[in-house]
Amino acid sequence: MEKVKTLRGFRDIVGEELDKFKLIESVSQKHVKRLGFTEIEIPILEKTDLFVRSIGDTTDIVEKEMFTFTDLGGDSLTMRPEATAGVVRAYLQSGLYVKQRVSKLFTMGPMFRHEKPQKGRFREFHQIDVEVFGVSDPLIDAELLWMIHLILNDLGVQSYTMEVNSVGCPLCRESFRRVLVEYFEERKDALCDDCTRRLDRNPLRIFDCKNSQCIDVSRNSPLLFNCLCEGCREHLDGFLKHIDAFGVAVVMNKRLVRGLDYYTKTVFEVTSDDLGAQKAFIAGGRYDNLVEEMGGPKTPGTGFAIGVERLALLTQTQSLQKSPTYFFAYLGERAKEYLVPFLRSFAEAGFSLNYSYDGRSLKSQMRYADSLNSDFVFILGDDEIGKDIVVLRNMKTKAQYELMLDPLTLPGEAMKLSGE
RNA sequence: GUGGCUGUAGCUCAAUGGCAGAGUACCUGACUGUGGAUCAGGGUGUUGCGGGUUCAAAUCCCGUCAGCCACCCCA
Repeated sequence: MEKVKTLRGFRDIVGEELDKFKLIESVSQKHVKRLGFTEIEIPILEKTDLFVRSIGDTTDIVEKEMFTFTDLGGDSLTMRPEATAGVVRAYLQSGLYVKQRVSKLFTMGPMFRHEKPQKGRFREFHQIDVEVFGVSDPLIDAELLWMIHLILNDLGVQSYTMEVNSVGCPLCRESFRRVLVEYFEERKDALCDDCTRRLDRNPLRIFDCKNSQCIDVSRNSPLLFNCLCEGCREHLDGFLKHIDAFGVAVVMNKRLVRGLDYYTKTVFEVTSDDLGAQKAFIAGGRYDNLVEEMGGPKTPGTGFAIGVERLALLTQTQSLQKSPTYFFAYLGERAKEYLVPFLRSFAEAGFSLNYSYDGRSLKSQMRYADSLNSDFVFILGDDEIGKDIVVLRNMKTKAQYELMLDPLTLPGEAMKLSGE
């Protein structure tokens, strides 16, 4: 019989790796909540139309990477490929835009994209998503970067670069697009096949190409940075000024663009060279027209997403200070009778007590206790029972103590000894 | 989606057509009831899966699944 395995790009997350995920989530949660964000959970499954409208129908995500299927009622449904669309939907549906002038929301959970898996890239992956509605001041954009800085610091992540840019508003972007297309049309022969295609669909993305010839061509191309309208220009200046005040180091990358259609003005990307090809592990930006496009009132928005799997690759597991752990080694049936009383008493005291189920030789039980990194081992056999005592061994110092064989008082007695 | 590499013991890997092996981990003993060290012993396996070629396949061929690397794209 063939074993059932996880789907391609899907996996189980277990043990230490899961601990790391939880650490990343709790550290992020701590900082985000401190800065006044409210946690929200939104459905994993939504109507396909939600993502098509928000992400853009010509983006790769929508065109070929969504897990989309028809449900029993005939509706087209999609497993969320990102969180922003759903958060905007929830914001509008719950009427938050009426109740509060500014909404700061965050959510964490799995996202799904039908891509070819690689390191740091899965079909089911996790994001921590942060969104702000109702603030047009670039101060909030800077604040978001500062928050990222705090989270990464707290996690001990050192080697990363924050790149920032502005992609302008639809107005300056459209006029720039014409200038750019004109420039590349004249040099079309030097571009790779992908870029020739991009020229029609999304010329800004030519900046992303890794082909050396294309890099040469785009090196001298006009930049949106120089074509920003007055409003976008002001916003960018303000953003950079506030970044400076927060003391966060960023790099201006005038060629930084984003793959989702909804971004306006501020965009940013946090990258690390330790990640290989998938080097961006946090990215985001402003989307001042999305809420309106989704049928709500004109409301500015800005936010970012953390790729948890990628951040986990950069996070060292920190050795947390643990309370001592105990192990109960028993020899023979009479000693085993004490196992359950020990367990109950130690659980009551909030202590960790491990034991072996098969009660083999003392040597193998000791070995097992050692492999579990137990700090103390109780040893109980007929000899001790006869004397109404139990032996407690300190595994680090090898000191042994004889304690009264009374499960109720033992946690307290053991704690006194472990304090020494 | 495109191109390339890989898949053998829990883990890291060897075996290029001829008895599936090593290191490590694990178990047992030396040590009657005391962990990490040492010594001795133990292989725990559907060679990813399915077919084909062959007297004989981990090895060659086809297919398939999965992983890795790069591209595309993205967190």
